[in-house]
Amino acid sequence: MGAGSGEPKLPPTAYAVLGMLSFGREMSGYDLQKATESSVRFFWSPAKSQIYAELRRLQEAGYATEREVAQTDRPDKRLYAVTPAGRTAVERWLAESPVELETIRSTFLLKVFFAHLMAPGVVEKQMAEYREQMGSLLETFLEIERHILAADNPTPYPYMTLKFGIGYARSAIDWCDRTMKELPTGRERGRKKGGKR
Amino acid sequence: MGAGSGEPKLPPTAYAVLGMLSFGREMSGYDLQKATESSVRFFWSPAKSQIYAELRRLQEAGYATEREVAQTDRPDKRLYAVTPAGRTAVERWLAESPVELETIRSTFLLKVFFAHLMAPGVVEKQMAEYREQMGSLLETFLEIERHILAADNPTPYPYMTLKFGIGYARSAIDWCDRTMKELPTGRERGRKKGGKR
DNA sequence: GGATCCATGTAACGGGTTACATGATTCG
DNA sequence: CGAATCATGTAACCCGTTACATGGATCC
Repeated sequence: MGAGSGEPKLPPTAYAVLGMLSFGREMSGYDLQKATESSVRFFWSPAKSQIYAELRRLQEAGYATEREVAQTDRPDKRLYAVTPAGRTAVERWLAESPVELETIRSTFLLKVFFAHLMAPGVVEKQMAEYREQMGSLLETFLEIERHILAADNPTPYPYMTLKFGIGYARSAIDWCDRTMKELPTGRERGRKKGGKR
Repeated sequence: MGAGSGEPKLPPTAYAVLGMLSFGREMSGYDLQKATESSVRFFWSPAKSQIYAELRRLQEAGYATEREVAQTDRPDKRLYAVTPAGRTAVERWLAESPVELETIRSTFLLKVFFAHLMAPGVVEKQMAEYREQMGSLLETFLEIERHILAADNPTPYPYMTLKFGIGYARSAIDWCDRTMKELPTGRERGRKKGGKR
């Protein structure tokens, strides 16, 4: 039954899945994929294949039950639910895993860092694109916020993470706007500083 | 000589290393480790073993030259330098790789999302810890900024990424402060809303 | 009736992590 | 004179990604 070797050490994604199951609904891999995409995706975003892998492991560890459901007009599916042991495991992880600042992993910032190797105008263009993407991310967040505020059950903790996202997007957009002003435009490139024609 | 099969597709870390070499200095794996730790670490942070692996690959691809240097009082080392082909490769990557918003990958936010499963007081404690860590990160950033502003050669693009980091840290700290006010403290837990003692 | 989307998964690869290994130098 | 740190790297593992596979329902 998978027990017997102490608590297995699991990757964060396993706890993300377990946490999702801990809201009480029985869910399939597909459900979990959708659920993460529409909620924690901004700060945690496993591939679906990873979700399936974690589900299998959680079941083997005794942290989740698996139940096969036959369907006629669709592929059969497996529904998972958290067990008491699984519940304990998430709680332990939540309580005991250390708080630490992880790296942002932004290839965009990496590119800005090396932007002296770019042809004139390219950083500007890419930053504009980045700004736009951040803009629609912010829109999405604000839309979700409206739904949350309109709903009866506020789910405060998820809402907190949303507000983090809103703050993040706003600060990134501010940064873009301020930075783009500083960037030398094509015309001014190569002029000596202070030489106002 | 590693050429001949078109441009190989390389992971971002390869370009991070190549970009570092493109500042012109000959560097060892150790040097690169130190250099990334003290600059791009906030948004890109390869393990040193990964750096060594990428260096080998860059050399095989003809993007970097390798030169073994014997040392008496220390282990021998290999110094790498970017080749013209390597220079072209970074430039292509910088120009052509798409701009996209990657996920933040924050286990801390993941934990906040599931905080309803935590015992009373635990989120508060962890958020305080997070805030503190963000605080010292901001300190570090501001310290670096002072150095940059005092220096003669401003390296504008790296400075821009630093300012992104400063904005990020500030917004995260703001979020902590605002959120911690909203969090029910131990005493108030379980009270009906609106009951002002 | 062809294309796209919904819904379910599996398989293989590799980037990146953790752990290991070594020896000089400096510090208490 | 033992411990910690500097400085160099190697080896193995596994998480997570990309690509593949299947078939009904729905849209144009």
